[in-house]
Amino acid sequence: MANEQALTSRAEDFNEWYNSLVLRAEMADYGPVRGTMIVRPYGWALWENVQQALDRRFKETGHENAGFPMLIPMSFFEKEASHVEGFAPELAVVTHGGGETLAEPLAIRPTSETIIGHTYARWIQSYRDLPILINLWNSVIRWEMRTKLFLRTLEFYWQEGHTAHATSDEAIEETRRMLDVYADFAINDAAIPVIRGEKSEKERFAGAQMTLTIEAMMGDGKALQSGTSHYMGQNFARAFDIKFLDPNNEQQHCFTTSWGLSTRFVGAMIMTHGDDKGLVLPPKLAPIQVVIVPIYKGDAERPAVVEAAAAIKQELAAHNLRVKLDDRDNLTPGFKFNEWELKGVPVRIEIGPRDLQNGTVMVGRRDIPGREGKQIMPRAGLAQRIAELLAEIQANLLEKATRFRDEHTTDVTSYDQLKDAIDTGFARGWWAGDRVDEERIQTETKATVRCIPLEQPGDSGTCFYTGKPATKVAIFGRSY
RNA sequence: CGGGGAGUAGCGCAGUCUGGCAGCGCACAGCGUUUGGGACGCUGGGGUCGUAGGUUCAAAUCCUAUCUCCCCGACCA
Repeated sequence: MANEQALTSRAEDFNEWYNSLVLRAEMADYGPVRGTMIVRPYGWALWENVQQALDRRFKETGHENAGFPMLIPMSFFEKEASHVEGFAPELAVVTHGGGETLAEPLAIRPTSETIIGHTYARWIQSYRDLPILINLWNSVIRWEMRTKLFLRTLEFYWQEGHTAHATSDEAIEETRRMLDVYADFAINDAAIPVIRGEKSEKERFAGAQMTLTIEAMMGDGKALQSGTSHYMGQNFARAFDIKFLDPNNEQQHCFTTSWGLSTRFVGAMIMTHGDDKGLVLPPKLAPIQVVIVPIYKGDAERPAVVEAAAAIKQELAAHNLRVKLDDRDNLTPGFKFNEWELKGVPVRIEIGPRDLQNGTVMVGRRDIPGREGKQIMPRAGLAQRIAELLAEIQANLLEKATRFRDEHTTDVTSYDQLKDAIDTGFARGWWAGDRVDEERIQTETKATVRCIPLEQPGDSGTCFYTGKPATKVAIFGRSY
């Protein structure tokens, strides 16, 4: 095997591993403008499966999709003080249209809270109009300094949900519900064991009163915020005058929420499950779940083998499996094995003359790379067995990722312990610090409060940093 | 946006210091032999050397500007 064809190992250089993998697995490519990304068909197919899995859940929880303009009057951003402060530096602005200088510059949406606020104010009069539960599938632009394919690009694709409610309880409930939707999706479909938690004041969304997050650990021990759900209180309702008449005929401001999950999540899947041979995609979301590689010597053997392979493809497809038959004749089987492993296809079926005779196939599983993951299966009842194997792989990925995260999470009772812990993963400890303490820790260690987990021990302890009595445990880590 | 590195065929690179025919490996095309873990032989195609200026008889090579990528820092889904 030529070294040139092997990926840089994760241990050697995780960054280099990620960058070259994204390109070589044909997930994405660079656009001509700094920081922009072209999502290639294979990457987009994965994103489409993410979209479907989420969209189904959004509909089940009563939401509708809509489309809102990408261009937003600049003045909208000045209406909510902390929002403008948060987003002004990273706005892309259109100053010309139709060859003329525009009277008012137009921002390209970095997120749609403002235009949603403007619109909801017009749509809502009565408590009978509430709640409004809308989701947008779109892309947004944020002029980031430092970019990385999928994780942080100037333009990224996502969904943003925007809801308005009559009461704060209802809005908070919605914020939690959608966080749970994300967590359910991440854990059960993407096999990423996320921690549900609340962001500290410092990490909170610009304009939010509460930001909830699903936080995941990547294969290098760093944290990735993989989805967020914000409770805005009445901040945006006041800024945009979103009011309704309550049953007592009194004007009230709405309570709003927003929640989003982006193509960053594709990066999360790559960095959670990927290994030194390439991508390892969770079966439930993999664009191709099963690839069939026919094996034959010469033109004499080929027709029978390919015919059998095609029959297997039909059989699996009939069981709603996403199957690809790799019948390219100019490549050796070994090359194809490596290529489909690079691309993270969960299951590979090899079929050759020997199998034809024996009524069997050779089945390889991506979560156990190389020959160790291979087993012989009978042709009879193959679809059922493959479906079971996919489920087993799905479960195994979650189990492996969970074990990895837990093994790389350290309970700390002192600042020194935290400094050690964050070199390899998360530090978890009692926390009673404030924003200033957090900033100091960040400056000294590059670690931040990833979240205050929603699930807490319940008792109390002593803050590892300030020594004060603490009622909450926080997760610290370096992050993407 | 500051500091560092890089840009030469689709990919990986040599050539740049010391200016003088644009090369190598892989990939690609044709033919033949191959095919159960990255096949081999022969023949062949492919380049405004990131881009734009400048210096020079002559620029991949020297000078200036600019764009993109990577790493480190300040900002973030």
